[in-house]
Amino acid sequence: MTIEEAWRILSENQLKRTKNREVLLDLFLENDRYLTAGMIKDFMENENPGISFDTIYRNLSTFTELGILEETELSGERHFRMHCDAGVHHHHFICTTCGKTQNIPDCPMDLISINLPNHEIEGHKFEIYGKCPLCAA
Amino acid sequence: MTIEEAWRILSENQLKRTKNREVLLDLFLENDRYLTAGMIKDFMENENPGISFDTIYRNLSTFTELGILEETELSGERHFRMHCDAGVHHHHFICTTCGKTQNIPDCPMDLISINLPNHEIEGHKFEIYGKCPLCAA
DNA sequence: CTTCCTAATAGGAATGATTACGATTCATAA
DNA sequence: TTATGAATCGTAATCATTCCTATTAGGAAG
Repeated sequence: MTIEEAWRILSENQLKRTKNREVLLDLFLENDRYLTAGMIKDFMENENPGISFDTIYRNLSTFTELGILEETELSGERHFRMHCDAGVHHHHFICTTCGKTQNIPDCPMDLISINLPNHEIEGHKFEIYGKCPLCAA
Repeated sequence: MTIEEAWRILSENQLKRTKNREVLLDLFLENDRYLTAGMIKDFMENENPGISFDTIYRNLSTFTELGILEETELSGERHFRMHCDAGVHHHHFICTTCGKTQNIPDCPMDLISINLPNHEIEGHKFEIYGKCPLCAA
């Protein structure tokens, strides 16, 4: 996801171009990894001291609903990152130290043989956890 | 996991046979699904009014560490269930309404072709979410 | 450029899940 | 039966997240 795509999606949804959203998008563009609201607040306070968690969480939720960000839960905390490639389904290896990810193009739903009669499938989650090469060293 | 196995593991680890632990194990044995601490407290208060969350969370953590229970995170809350079959790796379909599970014997780690050079793999998560036949009806 | 309307934000309080802690009770081994 | 430390109770504290209200600021319209 590029920054232009993000702005296009935002304007298509009548959402305004604010300083906070600029900083937030830049942050995700430059940090190709999962971040928590706390980390984001620390970063954003450089640009805007006094920014509130309400602003951060509200924008994170909005962006996630619009598909600009993607979200996962790691050790009890919500983590967010830029949505890699709109429309292309994939999964992630996630570094448990720095939050960096590696794409996994395979989807287990295409590979497993089980069938679940009368079950309504709503979604699935597949993630591999560990240390990225840098954090492992 | 049978109740006898659970008690054996507990005694092997010098953990005492308390009324709370009996009620907790019975509860999980009779409820083949994921439960939250809150649900567990509601159930256990019938047997022991005034039981505290400290007791519940401490025992849930202990049991999970010992492999008696297994844990997952669903919509921001920790959920626990009896560990199905010690030693046999598998995954779950989880009903998002009632928490009931269906075993999925396949593991994506055996099926995917990706290799992650220099990555230290610590674990993985694969879950399918949806409605079980009863809740779908 | 100015005005106006509403979305967006700040600041802080409230919530809900989970954890911590001191005092007390209980399981069990001797 | 008693002693000892584990387990529990009751409650306070913590942490992430959400809610609320007054204020600010995009940006459309004039």
